[in-house]
Amino acid sequence: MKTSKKAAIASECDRTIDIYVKAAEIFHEQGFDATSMSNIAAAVDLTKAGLYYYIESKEDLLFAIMNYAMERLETMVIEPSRLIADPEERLKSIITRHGRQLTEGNKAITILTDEIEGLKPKHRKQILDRKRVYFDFVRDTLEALRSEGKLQDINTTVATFSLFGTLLWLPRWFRPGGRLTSEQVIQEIVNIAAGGLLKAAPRTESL
Amino acid sequence: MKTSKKAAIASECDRTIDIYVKAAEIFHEQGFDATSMSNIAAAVDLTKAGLYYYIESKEDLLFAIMNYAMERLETMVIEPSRLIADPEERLKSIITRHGRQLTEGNKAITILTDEIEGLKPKHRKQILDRKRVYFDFVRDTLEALRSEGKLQDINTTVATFSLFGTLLWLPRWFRPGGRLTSEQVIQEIVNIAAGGLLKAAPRTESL
DNA sequence: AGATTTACTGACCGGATGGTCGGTAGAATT
DNA sequence: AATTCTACCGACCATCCGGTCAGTAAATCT
Repeated sequence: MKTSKKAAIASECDRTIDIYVKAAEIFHEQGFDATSMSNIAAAVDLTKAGLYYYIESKEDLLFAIMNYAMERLETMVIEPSRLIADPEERLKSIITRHGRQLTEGNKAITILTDEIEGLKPKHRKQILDRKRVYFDFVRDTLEALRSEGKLQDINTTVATFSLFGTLLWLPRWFRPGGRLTSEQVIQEIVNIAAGGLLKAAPRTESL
Repeated sequence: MKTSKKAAIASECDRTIDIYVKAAEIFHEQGFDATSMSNIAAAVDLTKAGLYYYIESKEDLLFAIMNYAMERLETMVIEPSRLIADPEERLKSIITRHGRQLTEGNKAITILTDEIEGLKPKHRKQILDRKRVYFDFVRDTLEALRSEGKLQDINTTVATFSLFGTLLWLPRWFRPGGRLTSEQVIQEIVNIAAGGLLKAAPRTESL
C-alpha cells in the first residue's frame, strides 16, 4: 500500500489508469467542478469509498490525469518532432501530431487546456512549466524559419499563440463521423497555418 | 417589482448591470461552477439574500450576462461589419472589432465561450443559435472571397473554426501592459489570418 | 400623517459534495 | 489452518451551496 501508489507517474496499471481514462472523459463532458466523485465512481462500477482506495483526492486525480496527458504530449508530439531538423517539416509535424492527439479519443489532452484552474497553485505551476517548454519549442521553430528567411513579417510569440488557438479549439467543434475525417481537418489546418506563417514560395501559383 | 424586472434585455440600469459586470469578472477569473453566490454578493457589497433581490437564480444571472455579451458582439462587431461590402475588408473588420472586444475589459464576451455548459439546455440553445448566425456570417464572408478568387484552396468551415480558435484564444494569454499593445496584437492576428486564408497578392513581394 | 414601496438583512433550509472510517469477503501468504 | 493483504462497501460527517423568508429602515407616494 505504501510502496509506490502515487510516486510512480502513470506507470501503475490495474484499474488505476482505467479510472484516469473514464474520469478524463467525464471531466471533459461535464467540467471538473460539475463532476462529483460519485459520478466517476459509478462510471467505473465502484462506490465513492471504493474509488478513494485508488486515488488520494479529487484534485490529485486531476493532477494525475494532467501528468499523464503531458507525458503523452511529450512522447507523441514533442519528442518525435524534435528529431526533425528542417523547421518547416518540424512545424508541420507538430501540428499534425498534436492535431491527432486532440481528435483521437484522448480526452486527457483536452482537459490539459480547459481545467487548469482546478489544480492547486503548486501543481498548476508544474504543469504550466512543462507547457512552457512546449511553447518555447514551437516558437523556436518559428524563429528558425525566420533565420532561413521563410517566415512572414510577424511576431513569433503572437504567431505561436495564434497557432495554439487554432489547434486547441479543434476538440470543441470537431466531431468524428462528420463530413470530414480528422486527417482531412488536420491537413486543412496545416495548410492554413502554413499559409499564415510562411512566405508564399511554391505554394501559390503567383499570378 | 413585477413591471419589467427580467423581461427587458439589459436595459435596466441601477445596480443590476453593475452586478452583471462584476459577476462576469468573477466568473471569468474563477469559473462559473467555482464561484458562489456569496462571492458575487460580497463583490458588490451585498449579502446573498440582497443579491437575490436583483436576480432570479445563478443560472439566470449567467444567461443575462451572455445575452448582454451577445448584444455587444452584434452591435460592436457584426452589424458594423455587415455594412462593408468588400469581403476582404469585411473580414479584417470582423477580426479587428472582435479582437478589440476580447482584449478590452469586457469579460462578458469571454464568458460567452467558456461557460456555456452552465446554461440550462433551453437557454443554451438560444445563445448557440445566435452564435450560429455569427459563424455563418464569417463563413459567408470567406465564401464571398472564394467567389472573387481571392481565397486559398481551403475548406471554409475549417477555416472559420480556425479563425475563431485564434481569436477566442486571445483572452487566455493576452495581458494588457505587456510588450505589445492590444492593437498591435490584433494587427498581427489580422496579418496571420489574412496570410493563412487569402491568396498572396500584393502582400508578399513574390520572389 | 399614514400607507406603500424599495432595497435590503439575518437566520435558516434541504440537498449535495468531498472525504473518512470501521468493517469484510475473498485471495494470497506463511 | 492461521494470518495478512487486497479490494472494496455502507454509513456517516462537516461543510458549503443555491435559494427562501420574515422582517425592517428609509424613501416615496397619497
